[in-house]
Amino acid sequence: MEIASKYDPSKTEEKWYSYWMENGFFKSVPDEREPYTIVIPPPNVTGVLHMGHMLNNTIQDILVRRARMLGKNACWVPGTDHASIATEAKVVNKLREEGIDKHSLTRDGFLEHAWEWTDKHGGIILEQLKKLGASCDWDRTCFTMDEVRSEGVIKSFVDLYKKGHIYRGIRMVNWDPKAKTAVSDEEVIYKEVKSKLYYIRYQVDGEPGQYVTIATTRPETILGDTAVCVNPNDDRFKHLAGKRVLVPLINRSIPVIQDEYVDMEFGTGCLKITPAHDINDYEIGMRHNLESIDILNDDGTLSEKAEIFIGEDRFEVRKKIEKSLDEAGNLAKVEDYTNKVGFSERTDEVIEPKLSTQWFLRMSELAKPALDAVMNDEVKFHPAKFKNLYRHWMENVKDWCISRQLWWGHRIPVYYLADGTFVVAESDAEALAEARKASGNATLSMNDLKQDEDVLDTWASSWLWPITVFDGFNPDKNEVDYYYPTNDLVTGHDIIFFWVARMIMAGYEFKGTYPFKNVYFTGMVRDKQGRKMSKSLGNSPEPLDLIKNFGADGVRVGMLLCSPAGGDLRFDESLPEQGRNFANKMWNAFRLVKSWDVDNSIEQPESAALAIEWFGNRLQKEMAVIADHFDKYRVSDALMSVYTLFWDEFSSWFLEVIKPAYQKPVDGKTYHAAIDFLEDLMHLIHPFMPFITEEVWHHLKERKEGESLMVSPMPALKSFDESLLKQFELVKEAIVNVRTVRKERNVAMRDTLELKVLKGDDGYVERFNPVVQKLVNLDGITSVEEKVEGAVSFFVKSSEFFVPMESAINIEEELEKLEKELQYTEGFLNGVMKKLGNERFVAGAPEKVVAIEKQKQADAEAKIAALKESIARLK
RNA sequence: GGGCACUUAGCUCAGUUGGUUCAGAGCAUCUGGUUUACACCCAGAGGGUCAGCGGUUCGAAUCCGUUAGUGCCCA
Repeated sequence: MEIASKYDPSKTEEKWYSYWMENGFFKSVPDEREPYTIVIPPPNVTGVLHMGHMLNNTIQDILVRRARMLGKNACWVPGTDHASIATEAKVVNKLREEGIDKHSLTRDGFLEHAWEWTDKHGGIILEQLKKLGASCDWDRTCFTMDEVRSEGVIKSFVDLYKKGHIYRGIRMVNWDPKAKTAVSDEEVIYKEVKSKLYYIRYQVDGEPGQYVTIATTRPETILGDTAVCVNPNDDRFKHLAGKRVLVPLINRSIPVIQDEYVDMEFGTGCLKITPAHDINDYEIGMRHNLESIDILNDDGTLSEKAEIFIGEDRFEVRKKIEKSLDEAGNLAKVEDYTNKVGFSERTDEVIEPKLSTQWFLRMSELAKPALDAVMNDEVKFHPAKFKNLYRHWMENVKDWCISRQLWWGHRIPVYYLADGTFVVAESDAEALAEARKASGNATLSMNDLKQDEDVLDTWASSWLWPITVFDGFNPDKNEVDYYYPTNDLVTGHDIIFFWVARMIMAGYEFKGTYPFKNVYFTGMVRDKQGRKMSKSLGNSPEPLDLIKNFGADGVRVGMLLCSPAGGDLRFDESLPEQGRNFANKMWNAFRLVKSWDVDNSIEQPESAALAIEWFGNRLQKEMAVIADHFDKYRVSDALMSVYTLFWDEFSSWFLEVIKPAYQKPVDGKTYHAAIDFLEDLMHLIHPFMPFITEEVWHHLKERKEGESLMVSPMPALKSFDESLLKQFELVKEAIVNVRTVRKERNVAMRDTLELKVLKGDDGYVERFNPVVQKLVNLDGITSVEEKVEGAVSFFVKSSEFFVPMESAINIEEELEKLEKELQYTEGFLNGVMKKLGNERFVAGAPEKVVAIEKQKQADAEAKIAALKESIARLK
């Protein structure tokens, strides 16, 4: 068989993915097996794959593939999210480029364009996930705006409304004038910007020549002022109590009020109050019964209420009003100033605090069970440090503004009657019936009802995702009862509030239990310098290029190598490169074994039998370690385990022992053992590197059509002999020492050596002599009763090994080596004795720990004696 | 300003709940190496006051206090 010396992923990945698909291995239908379920964090339908997705989906695929191989009915549900604001913004831009203004279209007309866009761009990202090897049940692909998911959203809205959790209210919202919608607090990003602080003089009403000066960063908002406020404790302004002042330029008379909110130290100590455009002013306004004058239109231009500059953009007005104020003599001074300004996460537009009528979801009751669930680990967070953050947010949770002034999304199922009253219903027909009942007017028709124009926040569909992907709002509960609650959720910690917390709330509210048992938070993928990867910085590698260069397996390994749970990870191309190298290592180990001629008639060398015995145990031990890592969601540790198991233990130790001499055949027993071990290893590595393991697995033995590693069971955990493993470590130590002797003495590997051992209490395992002999090319190993002259020596524990040398031994060097070791061992013994001499240690420490110390003492004493003797002899 | 994390080798990080193998891994560096599986490799080596200080304990990277720096969240 011709097998290339370098593994080429491009030749296998496509092939196996198609094979898996054709055989339906990703599919899941409810059966009698235990389910294992993951729902994908749905990526934005029109988005493209980025490094965060790569990490996230690699981890999910590892968990799903492992569960599948452990015999569970594994179901990974893929899908996409309609992303209201982002998608609508993209469609609006596209239309604009075509010369079409969104507002010239009807709602239905616009939605047609939006669906067209979605159909065209939607799902690209899912196709990209296939390249990564994602084993999703693609037949289950969901979209947050498809029929089933939409139904769930509407039903949940009506349900929550009927339970009294949803209300309509006037609130100060974060207004995005570009998207013309309200965004949540979490979607506002505060950035430090250089701006100016304007000092503006207001004339005291009826007292020409008398002024008060306020400081503001937003001079255009003075047109909406309804008061000036001072601290009641501020002596400087006591004389203003009860007076009124005139808003510059428009000369509106407003009161001077007193409130302790005002910081006497800041600015002039005198604050303008604009309740419609500042959240703090709004609260003061509420306390003092002030009027709110909203001077802004939805698009950020000034409204008629502003009286001047009507229809001009807020930032234009800022420039113009500075000039006007100056000319009118109201501008005292302007200072440079740095402050934090909120920007929309979606459109990067400066957010305007704005009074607006919105739909809200009351959170306090929903939050209670969701908070408890996480605090008592009914839902487990990995890493647990996110519990604190979660608790803090949940204990201070604010009502959720669920309406968005957009068209792309789930239209709010609220229907208004002519008199302004409204009904809430799942469909037009039900709404009409409700309306007739409520109004007592049986002649009402749909024409008399007007459905709310707004849509729901995208998260109002995402939070139902673990339920709606299984059609959980419908009477047929077959699917949802089987798969829900799901097992694991893998997501970025940046959406712990947007999504994770809300899914948990929805789970308890609509299903009476948690939506997932475990949440694995991934970190953010950053570049080498620790910067967030972003399009504008151009510091993100193209994921598909990485796959092309290093193979999907290599990239998967690379993602995991730098990704402890929850910690940010610094990505660098050396990581997938390391993954690729590992794939190549596997390939060559397999190639080596496969290249041997097998001769069933020759006897198995003892060294090989011993190596097989050892590695069998070694494998079992590591399998237990790996299982433990997975139990604790230490996925990158699990990878490191298989990595060293394969590379160091299997390739560097096991294969080197059993390797037949050049151009000699291998015996059948050893060959089959090696093949079986390789097969076990392929199972263990498969979840991490599905493609190469499948390829190798098919080469190992004759496989039938339709067989696959991905659906064959993981090897079962068996007990192992720990003492044997310890013994082998001592054997390795002896081997390493002989290798060092060879190197230091420049003895080539082809020249055989002799090894003599003066056996101590520990350190020499005679049984494994054939292994030592094989690996360091010895004539033989013999036990001796006394020290050997003319030899280089070393210790393993208290056993002393001698390598006789034909050339003269450098006494000075040997002495130096021995003295050094003696010094170290004496220091070591000293420490041990200190402990043992301490009565409180002997009395207080567990018996086991004391016994260990005593053993250390005995070992060290024996070794010191031997060392001293050797030194004396050399001298 | 309030809260929460974090600080371990040149770099990225483990360190599983105070006790053999506790000071580790991978990468990087350095020294050797054409022993036919792999140079995408092999055999070795160096490198750390576990941020500083103080405490608890027989025993601390691990627990407590404090200082400094970094990051995140909230205002």
